Amino acid sequence: MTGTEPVAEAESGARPAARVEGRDAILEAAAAAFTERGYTATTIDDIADRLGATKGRVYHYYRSKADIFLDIHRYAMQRMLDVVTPLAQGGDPPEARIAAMVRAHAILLMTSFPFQRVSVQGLERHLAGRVTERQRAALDGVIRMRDAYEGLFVRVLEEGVAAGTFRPLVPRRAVKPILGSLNWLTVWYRPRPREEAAAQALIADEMVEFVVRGLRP
Amino acid sequence: MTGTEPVAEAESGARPAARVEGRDAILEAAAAAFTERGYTATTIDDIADRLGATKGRVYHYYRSKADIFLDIHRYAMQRMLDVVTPLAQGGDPPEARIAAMVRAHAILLMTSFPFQRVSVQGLERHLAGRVTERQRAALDGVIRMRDAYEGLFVRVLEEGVAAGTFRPLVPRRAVKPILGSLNWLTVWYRPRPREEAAAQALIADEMVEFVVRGLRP
DNA sequence: CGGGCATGATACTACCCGGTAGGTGCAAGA
DNA sequence: TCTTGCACCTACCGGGTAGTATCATGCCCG
Repeated sequence: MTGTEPVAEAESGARPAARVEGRDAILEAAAAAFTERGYTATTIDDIADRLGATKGRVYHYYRSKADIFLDIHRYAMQRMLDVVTPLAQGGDPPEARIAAMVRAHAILLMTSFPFQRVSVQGLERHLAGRVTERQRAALDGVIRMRDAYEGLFVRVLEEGVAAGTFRPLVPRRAVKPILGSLNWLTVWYRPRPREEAAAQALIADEMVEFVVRGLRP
Repeated sequence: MTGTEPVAEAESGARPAARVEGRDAILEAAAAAFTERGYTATTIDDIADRLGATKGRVYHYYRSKADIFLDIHRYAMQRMLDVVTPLAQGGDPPEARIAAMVRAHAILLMTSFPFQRVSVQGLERHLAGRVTERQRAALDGVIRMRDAYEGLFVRVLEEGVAAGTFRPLVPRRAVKPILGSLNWLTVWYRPRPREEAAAQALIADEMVEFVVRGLRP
C-alpha cells in the first residue's frame, strides 16, 4: 500500500474508529493470504498470523472477513482508476493512449500483485447471497468502479474506431480480450525478489505490442 | 459431458467400482456448483442437492471432494487436448492453424462452460498441501496436461516465427496473452438458454481476429 | 499522576461441513 | 421364494472456524 489515497472512510467496511495504518496492515496481510489460499480457505487466524498477531487485532479493525475482502477490492480498483484515468483522458491519439493504459495496467498488476490478484479473481461468487445490506452497498460500489474502469478503455476504442486508427471493431466486445490478456498475468506471473523493474517493463512492453497490433486495421 | 472419452479409469479419483454414468452426473453437478460458489465454499450437500440426492450418493462415487475437483480438471483438459491437438498438427500454414486452435478453444470454453470455468480458475491454490499421495499424482497429471496444451500453441508460434509469418516474438511469452484473452471468457461470458451457436461463433471470430493480428509482423 | 481510550490478547461458543458407519430397498439370478 | 449385491440414504461425529465477550496494557492529556 504505497502512494494511494485511502478510500472514502464512509464507504469502507472498516470499523469507524480504526486508524488507517492499522487497517492497511490488515489489508496487506489479508491480500497475501487470499492470494495464496483463496477467500474461503483463508481463516482469520491466517491473516492474524501473518501480522504476528491474533484474531483480536483483526476484529478490532474489521467487523468481518467479507468486509476485509471488499476493502481489498476497493483499494485495488481505486489504484487502477487513479493511475489509468489520466492516461485515458490525455490529448494524445487513441493508439498512444491505449498503449499507455495497457502498460500502466500491466505494471500495476505486477507491482501490487496480491491486491490485484485478489481483485481479478473476482468477488461476486464468493459473497453470493451471504451479505448484509451494508456489504451489498460496498459490493455494488466495487462493481460500479469496475464498470467505470472498463469504460475508460471502451471510450478510447470508440474514438480510435471513429478516427480510423483502429479497425472497425465493437468496443464493448473488443475490450474483453484486451483486459483478458492483461489480467491473465495474475495467473501465470509470480513476483520475484530481484530483477523486478526491468523484467516487468519487458513483459508490459510485450503486452502493449500484442494489444495494439490486435487493434490496427 | 457429451462426446468425450472418459478418462483412463486407473487415474480417476472415482471409486473403482463406480459406474461411469453415475460418476458423470456427479461431475456435472459439481462443476456447476463450483462455478457458482467456488471450490471451498461448495459443500458436498450442495452437489447432492443439485442431483436431488444426498451426500450418500456423492460418496458412493467419489472418495472425497478433492477427487471430484481433480476429475473435473482432468475432463476439461482432456477435452481441450482432444479437440485442439489435431488442429495444431495439421499441414496448414501456422497462421491458419493458430486461427483454428483459437476458434476451437473459444467455442469449447463456451459449450462446456462449467467444466472449463472450473478448470481455468485454477487448482493448485485450493489443494495446496492438503492432498494425499494418490491425489498428488492426479494433480501432477493435470498440470502435465496443461503444460502439454500450452506447448501445442508454443510450437505453432515457433514455426510461424521461423517462417516469418509472425513477428519475432518469444513463443513462451507470447502464448500467455493469447490464452489470457481466450480464458478471460470464463469471467465475463454467461451461457444463455437460446441463441447459442450464432452468438458463440461471433465471439470466437472476434477472438481469432484479435489474436491473429496481434501476431503478424 | 490518574483517568480514559485506543489497541490488542485470551478464551470462549455455536455452528457448519467433510467424512463415516451402517442400514434399506430393489433388481436379477438360482 | 430366497439370496446376493449394488445403489443409495440416514444419522452421526469430530474438527475447524467465524465471531464475541471480556480482560490487560500502555499512551496521551488534563
